Amino acid sequence: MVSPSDNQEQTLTLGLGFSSISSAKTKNPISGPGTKSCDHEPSLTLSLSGETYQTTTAVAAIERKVFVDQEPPCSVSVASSLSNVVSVKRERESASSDDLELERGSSRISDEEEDGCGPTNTPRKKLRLTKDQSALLEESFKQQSTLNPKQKQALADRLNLRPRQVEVWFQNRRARTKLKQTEVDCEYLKKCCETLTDENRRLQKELQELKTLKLGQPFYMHLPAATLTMCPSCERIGAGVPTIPGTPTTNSTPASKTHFTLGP
DNA sequence: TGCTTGTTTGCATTTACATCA
DNA sequence: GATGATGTAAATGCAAACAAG
Repeated sequence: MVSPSDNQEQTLTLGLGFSSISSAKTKNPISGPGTKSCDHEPSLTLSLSGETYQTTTAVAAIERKVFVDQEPPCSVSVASSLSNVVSVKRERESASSDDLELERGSSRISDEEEDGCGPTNTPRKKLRLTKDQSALLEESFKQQSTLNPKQKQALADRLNLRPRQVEVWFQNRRARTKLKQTEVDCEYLKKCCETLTDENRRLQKELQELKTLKLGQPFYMHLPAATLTMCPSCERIGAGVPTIPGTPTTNSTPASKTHFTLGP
């Protein structure tokens, strides 16, 4: 297995940190092993993708294809090169249950491969789902954003599609949902940012005004006389207090030198 | 019991095609 | 009709979870 640090991929992830995002990601108890339980935080990902190649993955992909192709004339060479793998797979196939059949149906294979020969002969043609198909898929997605193999197969039968197509549609649909949610969250954060910026600006302005005011007048000058108490130690409010409010003197530092307390 | 290996599945990213202005 | 933008089906690679040896 090649770790991400081994290849040239460099990924910069800006996480939004919204735990509520991707709420559609629910662990399906029926789907069994392979279902991830981790919650993917929403993130804006900027990635600089280098070339990555993973031998084990490639072999695994071939294995999957061989596993799925039942008697494919065009996969014989691959199968012969992986005879050990195939024999194991065949063993499992021979003892296959309904579930295994469904799993095979939901395995990752391209349309071309599923139809028989590999992608070398026919370039992939993009299928356009009909309105009815899309509607039914949407309806299913509303009920459940993930499908177990049986549900997938059932839906595929209803739609006259391959299970793989249903699987891909659900994957893309989940991606679209997440993208939309991210956009919504982004807008929300923008608004929050604007609000906080305005608030910050307002407070800065207020602070500046207060500072100006403080320089012009001692603080206690703005307070009612009843709220002031003479400091018992110095017995005065402060030294160098200007007689005329609003006319500061250089040596007037009432706030720092004056000992007074605010009354009740 | 911990480790290794293989399998399955979801997600992120990319590609390729269809449609529309 | 050519073209760029957009939407989306499909491909690819990776990681996580799990089971079995």
